[in-house]
Order: sequence, then structure tokens, then C-alpha cells
Amino acid sequence: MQRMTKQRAAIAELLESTHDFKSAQQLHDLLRERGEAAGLATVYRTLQNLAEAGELDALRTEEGEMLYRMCERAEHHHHLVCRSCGKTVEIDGPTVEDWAQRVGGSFGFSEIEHTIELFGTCAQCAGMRV
Amino acid sequence: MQRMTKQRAAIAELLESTHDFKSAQQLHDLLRERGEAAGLATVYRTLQNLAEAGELDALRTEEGEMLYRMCERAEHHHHLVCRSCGKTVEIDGPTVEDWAQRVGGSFGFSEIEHTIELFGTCAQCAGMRV
DNA sequence: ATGCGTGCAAACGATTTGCAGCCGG
DNA sequence: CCGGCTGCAAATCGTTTGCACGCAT
Repeated sequence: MQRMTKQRAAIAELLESTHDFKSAQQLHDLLRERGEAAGLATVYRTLQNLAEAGELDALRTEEGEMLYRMCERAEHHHHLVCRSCGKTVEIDGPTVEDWAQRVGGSFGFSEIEHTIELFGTCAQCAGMRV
Repeated sequence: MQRMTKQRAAIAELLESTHDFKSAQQLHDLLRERGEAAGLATVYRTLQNLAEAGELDALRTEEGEMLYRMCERAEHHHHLVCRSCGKTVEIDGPTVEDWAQRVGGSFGFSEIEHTIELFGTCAQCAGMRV
């Protein structure tokens, strides 16, 4: 059902190589630099497809921009993302999971879900910034 | 410093009366219905001002739209929102704050910020659902 | 009187979509 | 060969901004 085109392959490969959160626009630029340019619209469409297929993690930045990255694990987890370069660390926090569950329960809420993402500046980017 | 205009008053009053999360556009429509119409740009600007002044809580939906609601407390906190009726409880969690800071730091990240929202079904809605 | 606040429309940035031609299966 | 995929440009959508005028202080 999913046709394998050169642009889809290029995008998947690019994400595979970094494993960091990147925006559609960044990926578009990176592809162009690599000489494997693809239309911006195609990048967007491909990212959506892959995300729907569960092959990519997606999240929205504070500024409202969507970021995608190659999944490393399917289980529930959160992310610590560098707001400058997109470098990502997957973290699981039994502590917060419990906290969320406990707090929700204490207010009589059930079927509790949570959205938790951490943003920061990684050591490398902090150093470069001067 | 903040000048009190009729549109600012109308917006504040509207938010005060619902205490629910609303988008700028929703507020704009509600104001028009009330016959207290204000320019859409003004609504946006006012919401930003109020949010910066710490008088409004702001969050971004999954779809990327900003929502605002009247604060009940000024300090940093998170929300527990009933996904059925929208009822919101403000929660603070020194535990998670620390956790976020600690986890971020342990990976060498600095200037750590976090996005944490809890969604659940409140006791009342859970009871009604049967 | 001053100059912030407002309204309107144009500008914006991210994302989507219409459509004709391309190409993978 | 056929229909999904692509590229491009135009279209959306939410939000922001430039500018001239109005009104709160």
C-alpha cells in the first residue's frame, strides 16, 4: 500500500541516521544539502504517513511547530529534547507516572493520561552559544 | 501601565465567567454575540498581555491552537482536565518539578522547561457514563 | 495633551491541498 | 497500464504586525 519512492527512502534514511527530532522544514533543507531534494509538501505528506504508521514519534514544540523522529521504542515514554539542535533522550519516569496517577486519583479522576515533554539546551549547544 | 479599556474589561469578564479554556477565536465570537465586539487582533493582543501578566493560563491543543483560561493561582502549576466535561483542577507538583530538573540535568541539559498536562475522567462524568 | 490601545487589512509561518505529470508495482 | 506519489503553487489557518486614529489617563 505504501509505495517505496526515492524521496520516501531518503527521508526515512535521514531520520534513521540522526534519531533526533526534526521539523519538516529542517528535513527538507537537509535533503537539499544532500542533493536528494524533495518537495516540501512531499516531506510533510511523508512524515504524516510515517507517523500514522507508528514509525515516527511526533510532538509539537512550544511554538507550535511539529517535530518528528524515528522511534526507538514502542512503549510509553517521554522525551528530553534540545530546543536548539533537536537532540533527544528518551526517558521513562516511573516517578512521574505514579505522580500523575496518584494526583489524578486524589481528585476523583479516572483513566488518567498525561502529556509530558521536557525541553532544554543540550551541553553541546549551550557551549557553542557563548 | 495596563490601560483599562472596554474591550479588555469585556474579555476579562468573559473569561472570569466561564473559567474554561477558550481560544482567541471563540472569545472573539462570544464577544460579538454579546454585542461587545472587539477586533480579533485586539483579542489576541489582550490574551497575550494577560497571559504574560500571569493572569491567564495558556496551553496549546494537540492541533496547535492556543487556549486561555482565567488563572486561579499565579504560581507555576499544571492542569488536570476532564476530557469529558472540561472541568479543570489546578495542581502543583514539587515532585515532578524536581524530577524534570533532575532528569534534564543528568543528561547535561540546561534551561529545562517542561510541558505537563493531565487528562482524565472526573468522578461525576465517570458516574454518569455507566 | 500623550501615547498606549484598537481596528483593519496585509503579512506571516507552518502546514495543506488541487492538479497535471511522473513512475513504481 | 494505473493509481498512488511528486512538485509546484495557491490556499488555509491561526496568529502577528504596520499604521492611522481614538480614547484612557
